[in-house]
Amino acid sequence: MDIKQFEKLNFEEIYTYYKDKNEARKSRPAAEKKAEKAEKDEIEKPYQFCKWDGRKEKVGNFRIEPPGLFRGRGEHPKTGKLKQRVMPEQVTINIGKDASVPKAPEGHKWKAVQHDNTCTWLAMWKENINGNTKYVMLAANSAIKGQSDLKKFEKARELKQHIDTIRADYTRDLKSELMADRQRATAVYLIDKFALRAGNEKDTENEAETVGCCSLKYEHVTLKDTPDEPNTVIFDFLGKDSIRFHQSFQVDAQVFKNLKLFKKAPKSDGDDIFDRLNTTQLNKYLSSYMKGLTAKVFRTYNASWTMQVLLNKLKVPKGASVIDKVKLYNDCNREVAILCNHKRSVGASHEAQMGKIEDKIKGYMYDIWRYKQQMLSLDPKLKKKRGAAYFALPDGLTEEWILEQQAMLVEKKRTNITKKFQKDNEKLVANKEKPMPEKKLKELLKEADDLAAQYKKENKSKKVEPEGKSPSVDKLEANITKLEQRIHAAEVQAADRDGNKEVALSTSKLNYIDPRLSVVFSKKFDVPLERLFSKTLRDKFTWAIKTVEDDVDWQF
DNA sequence: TATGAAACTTAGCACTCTCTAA
DNA sequence: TTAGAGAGTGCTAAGTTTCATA
Repeated sequence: MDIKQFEKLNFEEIYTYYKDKNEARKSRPAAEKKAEKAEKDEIEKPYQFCKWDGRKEKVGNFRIEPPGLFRGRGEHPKTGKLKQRVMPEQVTINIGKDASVPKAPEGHKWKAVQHDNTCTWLAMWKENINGNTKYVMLAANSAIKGQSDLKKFEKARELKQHIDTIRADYTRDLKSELMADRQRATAVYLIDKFALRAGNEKDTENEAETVGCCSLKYEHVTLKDTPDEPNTVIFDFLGKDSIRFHQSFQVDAQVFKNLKLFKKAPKSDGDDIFDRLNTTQLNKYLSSYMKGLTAKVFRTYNASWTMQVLLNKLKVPKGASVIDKVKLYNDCNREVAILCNHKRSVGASHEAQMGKIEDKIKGYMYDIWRYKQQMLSLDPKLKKKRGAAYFALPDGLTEEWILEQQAMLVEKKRTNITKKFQKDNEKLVANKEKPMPEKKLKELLKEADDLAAQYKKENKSKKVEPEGKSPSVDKLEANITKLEQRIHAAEVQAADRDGNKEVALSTSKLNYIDPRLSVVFSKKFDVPLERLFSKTLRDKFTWAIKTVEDDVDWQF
């Protein structure tokens, strides 16, 4: 049957079927899940490692990609196509000459077996969606990946020796008579200043329409020149993974002029800004300064350099806690992530979570206020000693809010008691004992009623009676200090979370910031490295950790 | 000079694990 | 003790760069 209107299809049944199945799987007893995992691990064990130059090395993606529907990112023309199962007959094995070749599954054979030691992959196949080659390679903690990581950062550091010349040259060439040179100079400026990617040509028929520097189109760049915002360029385009790059920058006057020139009629929507430039030409030019210098190196260089500068000018107060120091480090990390435009989607629950923190803070403030009222009950003279302001209702807490809060607390107590009662009863029944009568529940709920009565009394008399066994002003003050610390922590958390909601720190940490900078920070400020790097990252960056052991003052 | 394949790095998201506050 | 959030990891798509070939 031909499907004419996709939106009229009802997938509800399929959806619930799999959702239920998934939930059933999740809610199995822990022991069962554990046993299943152990079994799976046992099966996979032989495939997780290989021998490389005599060393045992971890293999990264040893599982072949399963069949499924291709999603793709953004508006990909091939979304929804069937990604087929890969058969052994499509897989090429790359292995040492003298090594024993792993057996293909029963009744199958490999496409080919080769012994090429000039590349690093162990197995290879071609996927059917885009015809791209997929590889099985070593894990990030392997020696070979570590070496190439080190090489990458050393290459970026090498750029320090040339950057002044390069900048002077492109500043000069911004005015070049030759259009090609002028475009190239402008492009290098953008790559250097705003960390744009190179921007290779793409096949618009078969790929999502995304761009980088060299492939920027007319409509991606808007020029604005007002007294308030002179020489302003607004970039708005989809970059890698169809992530939007939407930023406004004030640029060099000549760059502004050039972009205006490159956008001049008859160019219009869909036309290349840099019609006389492609990534090959650009990289060829860059490599004349330094062997292996390409557009990509600028991103690494600028990210690591920025991090170094930020960390160097960091003011870490004496006696700062580890949490505070990690926050400062993350703030630097965040600036680099913003430079590289590393984003993540804001989770659906973000707003709600922010509200929750706010409520939590208010709750703490209310508790503090109550403790203070109790102090007053114990020692009325305090009001004069500390001033009325100390005991006043804090900003943001209204009488209404308090009533709501009290009602909520009473209700919470009520549900908790009821829940516990039901649970206890279930246990009794399970043990073949007699359950408690409903009357008992009513008795238990009296606690909640008492609380409600207490609030009512307090609200009327505007006085809070001291709680607990032997209350004292000292004890109450200690409680207040604890709560104040909690408020501080929650406020830091809230600010952190909101500033972080659409910035992904992980990509820059994993790929762009020289890990030696983080190790130096950890040593210099006495922050345990595991607070900055997870186990996987520490394994990936062993080479960096070793370097810094010998040179505590290492600089990028 | 253009084109395509090969080889590798970079990227965000979904899922799982782990820790923490209530 | 447990829910729920955050951290961490696995997955694989999507880039860049290099190299071979026409």
